[in-house]
Amino acid sequence: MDLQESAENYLETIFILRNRIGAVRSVDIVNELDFTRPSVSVAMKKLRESGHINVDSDGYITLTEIGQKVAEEIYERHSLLSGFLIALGVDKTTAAEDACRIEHIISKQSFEKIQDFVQKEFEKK
Amino acid sequence: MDLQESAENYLETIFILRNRIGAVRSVDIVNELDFTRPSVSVAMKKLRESGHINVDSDGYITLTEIGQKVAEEIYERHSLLSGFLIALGVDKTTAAEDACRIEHIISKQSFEKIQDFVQKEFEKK
DNA sequence: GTGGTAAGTTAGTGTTGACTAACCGAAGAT
DNA sequence: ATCTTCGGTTAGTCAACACTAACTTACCAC
Repeated sequence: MDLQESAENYLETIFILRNRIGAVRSVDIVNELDFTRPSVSVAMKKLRESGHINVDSDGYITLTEIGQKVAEEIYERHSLLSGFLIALGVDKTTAAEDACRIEHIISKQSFEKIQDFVQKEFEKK
Repeated sequence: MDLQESAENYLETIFILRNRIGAVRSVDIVNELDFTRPSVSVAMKKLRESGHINVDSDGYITLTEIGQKVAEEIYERHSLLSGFLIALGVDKTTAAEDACRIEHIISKQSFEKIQDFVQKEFEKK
């Protein structure tokens, strides 16, 4: 069973926030994604129950091993896709937005082919 | 108000089917998309009410001017995106599937930049 | 005309994933 | 000590979009 698109997105956001600000609470995700506290709260409950995150008694969120793996995978896709779009001349904001949507729906195969392509382009230069 | 992703998809399918088989009925869309008759029926009702299609007394579906415009736009995106992916080495089926998802969510800007890129690549050869 | 099949419709259901309203506990400020 | 604010939770709602069940109509065969 594949992970839901929204779940992937939450995990990625937790990953990004941890790298940016260190410790991550629900409210940080609320601010980052512009969702409401209840929405994030419910989502965190599901991620807890599915074993993707741990939440300590102070509300601090950490990724489990599985959660970390998913988050990194999505983040890698995000970086590659937005980098690719930026290289084509798309502005940073739009590239990030588009990458954020595409990263969840693109097939492994297409992702890898884009990866190959980007690598080749870099080597060329 | 932007058109729903599913609506875009239905319009594109009608466009494709008309080019392939001439006249299009609900059941043709059912077969093409592997949805159920009720699902398509309800979707067609909405597209009728929103002025994107006309349905004659025999159940034959045609695109209105607006519907045609949307359908062509999406189809153009689809062609470009799947062509691009295929050029990168993605197999036809996967490329079509991915294009079908990406075409609805990508920004105008990114689409245009990919278009520029593809054009440049063609010129090169 | 009775029966079968094809095509469309209506009504109701389930899932995903957001929302608001309202409540609770902890921590600071006065 | 009370009051506010912050962060989190629960419960209920809503929209999109598919589904099944069941009805209708028309047409074809015999």
